[in-house]
Amino acid sequence: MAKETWTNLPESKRARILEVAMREFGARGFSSGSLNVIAREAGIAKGSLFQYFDDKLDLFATVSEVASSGIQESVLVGVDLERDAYFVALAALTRNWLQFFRANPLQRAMAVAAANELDPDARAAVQSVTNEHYLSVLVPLAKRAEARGELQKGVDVDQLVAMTVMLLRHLDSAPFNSHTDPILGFAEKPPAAVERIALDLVAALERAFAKPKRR
Amino acid sequence: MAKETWTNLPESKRARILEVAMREFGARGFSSGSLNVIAREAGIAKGSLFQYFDDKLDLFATVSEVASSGIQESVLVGVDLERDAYFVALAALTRNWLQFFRANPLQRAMAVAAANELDPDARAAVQSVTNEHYLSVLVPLAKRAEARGELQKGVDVDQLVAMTVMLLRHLDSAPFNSHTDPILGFAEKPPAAVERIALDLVAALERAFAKPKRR
Amino acid sequence: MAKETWTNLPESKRARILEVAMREFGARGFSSGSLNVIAREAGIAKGSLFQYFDDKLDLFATVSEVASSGIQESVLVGVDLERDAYFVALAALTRNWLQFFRANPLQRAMAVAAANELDPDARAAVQSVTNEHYLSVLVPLAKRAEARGELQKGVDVDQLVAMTVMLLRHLDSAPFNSHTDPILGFAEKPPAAVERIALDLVAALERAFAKPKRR
Amino acid sequence: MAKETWTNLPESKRARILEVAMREFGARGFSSGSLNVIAREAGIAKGSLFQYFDDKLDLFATVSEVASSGIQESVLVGVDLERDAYFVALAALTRNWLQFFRANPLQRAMAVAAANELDPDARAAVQSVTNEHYLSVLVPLAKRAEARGELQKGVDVDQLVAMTVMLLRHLDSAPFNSHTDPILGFAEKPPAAVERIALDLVAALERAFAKPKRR
DNA sequence: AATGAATGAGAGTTCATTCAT
DNA sequence: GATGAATGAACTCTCATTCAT
Repeated sequence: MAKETWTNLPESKRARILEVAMREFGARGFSSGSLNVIAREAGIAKGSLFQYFDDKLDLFATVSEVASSGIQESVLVGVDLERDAYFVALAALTRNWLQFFRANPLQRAMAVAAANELDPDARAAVQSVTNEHYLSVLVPLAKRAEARGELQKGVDVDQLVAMTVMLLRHLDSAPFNSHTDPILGFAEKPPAAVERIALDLVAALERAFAKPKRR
Repeated sequence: MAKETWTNLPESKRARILEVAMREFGARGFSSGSLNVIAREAGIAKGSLFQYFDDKLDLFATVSEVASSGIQESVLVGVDLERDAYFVALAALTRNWLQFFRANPLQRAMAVAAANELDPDARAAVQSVTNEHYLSVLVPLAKRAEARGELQKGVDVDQLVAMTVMLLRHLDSAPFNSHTDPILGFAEKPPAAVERIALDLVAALERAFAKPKRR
Repeated sequence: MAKETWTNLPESKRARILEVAMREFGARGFSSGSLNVIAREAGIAKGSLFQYFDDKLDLFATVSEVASSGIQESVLVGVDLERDAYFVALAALTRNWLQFFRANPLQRAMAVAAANELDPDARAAVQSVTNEHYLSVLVPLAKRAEARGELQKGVDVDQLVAMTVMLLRHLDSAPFNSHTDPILGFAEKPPAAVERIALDLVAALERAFAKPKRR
Repeated sequence: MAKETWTNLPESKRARILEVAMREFGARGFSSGSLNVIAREAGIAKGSLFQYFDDKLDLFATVSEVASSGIQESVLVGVDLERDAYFVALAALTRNWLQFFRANPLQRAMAVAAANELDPDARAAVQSVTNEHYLSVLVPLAKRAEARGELQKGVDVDQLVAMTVMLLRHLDSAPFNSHTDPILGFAEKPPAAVERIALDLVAALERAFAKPKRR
């Protein structure tokens, strides 16, 4: 819902503001994030933010959307949603996912902050975006897997998706916040090790839900 | 690190302050939670809070610890940590867990808020507490399960614990915040249905990690 | 003192701006009235206002003048300033006055707001206009009445005019703001009742100042 | 609705704040009056105002009430409400009224500002106070006059009160704002002349409403 | 002539914390 | 030990006005 003035802004300025805002909101969340700080660090007047956005929430929503916008396509690189088996695709998604967030720490922090925000208005503005991204890929993928008979009899496809989301969410923050995961110690491990273990966890899901492969 | 004046306080006053603080921090988090509000609703002078606690953070840490202190014993009711098989114990834990949070919404909200707080100081003060509670039970349980040969060969016991924690964390918030779990819809389901599905998820973990039972 | 660019503007645009500005200033007064709002609701650029007017005050003065410009001729309909006796004319004026403001709420609100504005600059810009309108009619009318011997001996013709103005001013706002007149309750009465009472008040002035009629 | 902290304040401080606030609100009205200015000129911290009052409106209402509180008794000095005839009492009231406002310019400005404020919230907080002061004296006075047969047959006692109020309101501002009354020129006349004319106007009301005295 | 982005001062309000009583 | 008044920085947001295009 950003104003027209926002879209009219030169690309470079927009990028600068977005980066600063993403850093601020990513570090301190919506409620505690400061427009003063954002304006100062972006080198613009305090009032200018209100030329571009209706209010703080509007800025937050915009930033949040931008932050999550690139994720989906990056994550789907090398994945054939039509043909790949669920857990093959999921392994690829997981690798991409980890790599994307490693390469884009600002987006990552912002996504996590948005997901954890307590303010109801902020969350309302953001949750749909976030959830859609997760689900628009996983749900069809899982349905197709079920239709193709990849899953064990009697398992609930929703439960598979739910646990997959749980896992991916964990991979958002665990490698970057040591407190989130004190067991596997993702935050202290090199990327390669994290990836290996993440794929182990995918494999665990596979054992839980996929039909055992013939041999 | 609450001051001595705090421990000297009459039990009833302490309880009142704790309840109010839990409600405030649970609803708005550490950064946005207001000491003004807490003092007002607890019926004490604003300055008194600083007689009992060094600062806001100190109060938050204290509240957080209290909030999580009762959980452990409640959750272990009917569980024989020495004898029960891991997934038998986990099923019981899960039931208790759901029931405890249903019965103690204040503790639940506080635990979730503490876990999601972005402020680094606040988190540092709180994470150890929270994580210890999870792990002090699950880790020994899992180790014993491994020692008794309950687990599949080659699986990592840490990964089992990690996924268990993930699941339990999800059960903290999913039944109370509809946005957390848009797939299974815990927030809209009656407790019995939630419990049934939660146990399904435990069963999924079991298929992933436990040695298949003979038949 | 509107700029030339203002007078060059197409009639329709001018009318639109004036209407919007009248509504805004009428509702919130000069100081609190917002140019932002006016520009937005008139569908013109904020900067354009400053092409037409020197500053906020200039716009306010212009609007105020326009708002009061139509009043005089409307109010004089059916009145023969040369021939009618003062109180006959005043009764007609009063009826017209009430009717005009009923039919032109924007002008009415603007006139009241202008009359009550506290900002000294705003008032300086506006008072002459407003007062002229009242006086240019009443003063000659009263003088002629005196000359024709309609008034009681010893009464001051200025005092008659002053009280007449007081009365007409009251009729500006009393029928529209319930707080202005808590006694007669004009705001809650139908127009016909208001008019009847207003004419009673004119009659009271007549008893106070006019020579008693023979019978 | 001022907070308890306000009433606990030392008299001198309260007086200082009230005076400053009265001057500010009297000069610029509620909406345009600035809490910054008030705090600065009263020599207190901005935040302190909010220790004493809920919000700006609360301060305004308090100031407004204080400003009008002394008026009534001052105005009634030397008036015997039970015994004096209406217009005898009114003449005395009028003299007192003029004198009070001459001696208390702050109260006067505040009363006028409160009466003319456009902001509906501000007005709601203030109007009852203001109107009560006018009416609690005049209405019983007029009723008694009617009961005693002082008034002409057929005149409406409410109309008498309404015109009296109109007159007194005029005397609030006319002697102090030259624009309010361009005819009689109160603002430029010495107090004695103003009083004389004001009493003439009271006499006009008397001719309009009172039963002619025998001779 | 028209635009609308940019500005920075200032608005009301909340806050955690201090400290004299 | 308890109080609560005092503080001043920080908050989000609005404003009239400027000026390059």
